[in-house]
Amino acid sequence: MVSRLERPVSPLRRQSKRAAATRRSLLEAARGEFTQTGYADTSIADVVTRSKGSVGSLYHHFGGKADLYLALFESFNRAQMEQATAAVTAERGNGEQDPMALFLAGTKAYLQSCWEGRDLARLFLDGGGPDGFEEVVRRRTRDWVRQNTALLHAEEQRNGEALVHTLTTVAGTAGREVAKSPSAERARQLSEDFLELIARLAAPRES
Amino acid sequence: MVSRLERPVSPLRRQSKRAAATRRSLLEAARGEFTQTGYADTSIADVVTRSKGSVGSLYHHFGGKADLYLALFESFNRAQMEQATAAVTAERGNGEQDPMALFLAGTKAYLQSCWEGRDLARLFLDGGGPDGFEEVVRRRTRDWVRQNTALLHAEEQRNGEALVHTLTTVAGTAGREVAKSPSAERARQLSEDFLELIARLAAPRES
DNA sequence: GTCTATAGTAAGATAGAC
DNA sequence: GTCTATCTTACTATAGAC
Repeated sequence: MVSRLERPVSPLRRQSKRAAATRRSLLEAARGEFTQTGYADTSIADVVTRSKGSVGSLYHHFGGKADLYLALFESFNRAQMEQATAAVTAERGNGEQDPMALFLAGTKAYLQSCWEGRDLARLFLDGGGPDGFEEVVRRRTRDWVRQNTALLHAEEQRNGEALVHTLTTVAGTAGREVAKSPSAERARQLSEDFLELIARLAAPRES
Repeated sequence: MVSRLERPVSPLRRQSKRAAATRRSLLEAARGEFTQTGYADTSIADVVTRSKGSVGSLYHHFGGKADLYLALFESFNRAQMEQATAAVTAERGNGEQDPMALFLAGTKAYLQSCWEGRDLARLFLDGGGPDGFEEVVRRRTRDWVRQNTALLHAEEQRNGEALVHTLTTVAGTAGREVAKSPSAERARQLSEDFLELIARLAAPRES
């Protein structure tokens, strides 16, 4: 993959802009088709038609159907993680020090981003992407959970492994259900419920 | 017309037995191929070859590849549910009355069956079956969880919906991790850890 | 970089003899 | 009920002009 940063700006400016527009157009079309029809039932032709581009163009910019899907995920995922991280940072800036409160703030932001990006969140969390994609999502989410559970010293607990797996899967489920919600109000309600359950999980009995 | 009474039992009997054997052989071969190679990467030809049967035979007994997979799931799932239900019943027969204890007994049995049927459990819980199969598994598990949460009066709680979804997904994850365990000892340990987490979830704070 | 046309491939499903 | 041979279909991916 070519790094966009290394490329000098002026000479190729025009072409580069054109290419970038094509890329964006393809990604948008893919997003539309995938979220609407599902990955399996979307053909390359469908995407190309919607984007008003061409097959060759698609293969010029992406490795193929799966790669296109992955590109969509990468961008979505990055945005989500950034939102969550920002939320934690902000909370800390507010003087919050309780690790659990910080963790929950991050998770809440994550759920919010799931609601805002409903279509993609449903696509990625409902299963049915290319080959081993589910596993990719799980790994990503788990890495993020790990990062956050460090706050809670969860890994040091006797059952740390089970806890991390559990938090990961619950976050995923919560995201999915929130994304499926019929209304913003319902989404908010569900978020709250899930967050409460997560709090129960993450807090060992206070003795 | 030939009276059926005159017909000795044997002719039909034989054929019927033969057919049943074919069926079984196909299912066994499918189990082997699917668990070893995965659903997507297994072709009908692979299954037929392993079973020493024929394509036509397969289509005579099953609707196709997806149907074969589903048949495998049905049988596995039924066995699992029966084991879990039996465990609850047994526990109750022992005089146990605490709903939570009963619920946990059922879940423990479920996890045990995941360990015993490792290969299939991994197949079904890891994703990657036909079309909307993931959803089928989720629904099944959720129905079972619902049945059990009735014991806990979970549905009547304010956040019942979220709780049921959470228990469902955690049960699934626990099953998957147990099935993936490298040793029986590790499986036992994980089961315990997950059961403890589930207990935390299902028990609202005692105030 | 973009496009059209087409090659390539693979696999699921069916027909019809035995 | 079981088998072989074949069909069909649908898609991804490439070649090569512009």
